[in-house]
Amino acid sequence: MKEIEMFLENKKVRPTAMRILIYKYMAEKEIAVALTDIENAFTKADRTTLYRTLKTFEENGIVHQIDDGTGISKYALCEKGCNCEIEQDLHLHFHCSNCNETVCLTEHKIPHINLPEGYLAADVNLVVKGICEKCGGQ
Amino acid sequence: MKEIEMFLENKKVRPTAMRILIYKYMAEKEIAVALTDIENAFTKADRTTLYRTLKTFEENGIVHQIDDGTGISKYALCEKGCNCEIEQDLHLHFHCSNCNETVCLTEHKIPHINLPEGYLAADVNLVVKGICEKCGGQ
DNA sequence: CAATAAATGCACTTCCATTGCATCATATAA
DNA sequence: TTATATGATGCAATGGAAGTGCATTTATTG
Repeated sequence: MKEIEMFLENKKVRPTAMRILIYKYMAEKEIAVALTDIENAFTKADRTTLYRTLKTFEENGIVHQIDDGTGISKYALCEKGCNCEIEQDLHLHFHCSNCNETVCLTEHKIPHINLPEGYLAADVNLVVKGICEKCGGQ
Repeated sequence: MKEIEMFLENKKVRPTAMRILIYKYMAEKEIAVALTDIENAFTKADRTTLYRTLKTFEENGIVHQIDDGTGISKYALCEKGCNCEIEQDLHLHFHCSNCNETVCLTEHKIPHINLPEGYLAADVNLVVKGICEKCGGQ
């Protein structure tokens, strides 16, 4: 608990009770979460607070937003080898069409992409859709 | 005109006036279009018709839907080397953050992605964000 | 403790995707 | 050719998610 508090302070984010809880929640989950997920987990809190907490986390490099193709923004902690500020270090995401869960494959970096002459890359998003390990045996 | 008609028939889509016009519109555009774009181009037609036309086209392999990360679905014709049914032939998309246009880079295939044990890929989506050729000189 | 700034909650808006149902057009069978 | 069925189109409405403005509460600092 104290660690989270210190971690948030390091990231220049005031460690309010709500923020600590949300961080804890996301740390316990192995998968990327949507705003709605957090909303369901913290029914007492207001949607806007949760929304703005995620935005604050994102701005301060605590979480990264994931567009997994479902149309719903997901968020995941920037830990375990995720250096999302550095372009070359972008990892890929996997979305399971069975359980509908999205995971960060942090060890799997996006290969270098060649672009046509004149195109300048700033960001790359790679999402693989399929069946995840958990659902594989079905 | 007749060609489009025959093309649609080949794809098992009834070549109505509206559909021919929409196909023509998309063929003339070099970029991926959103439903709203088509709506603005055909103000006489109803949004729903346009929406369902795109869905019909998609189901019959005439267009493919693109998720370029803007949160708005784009569509582009499946021509010029786009075999979107075949997994290995997926091309990548480029979204320009300046002009906000999305293009298919059909010659640029997505490299093979290694996944962890137990994961099964069915589909891959790769979007590069940055500055396009047209906007590069600014 | 007072003053200031930040965080939270509430209400509301907007935008896009999607669906149900009625109506219209077209193709096919009688 | 007409009746019938099937598909296409139009209208209205819904739902979900993102985002914003403002009031209120909470925390920080002097």
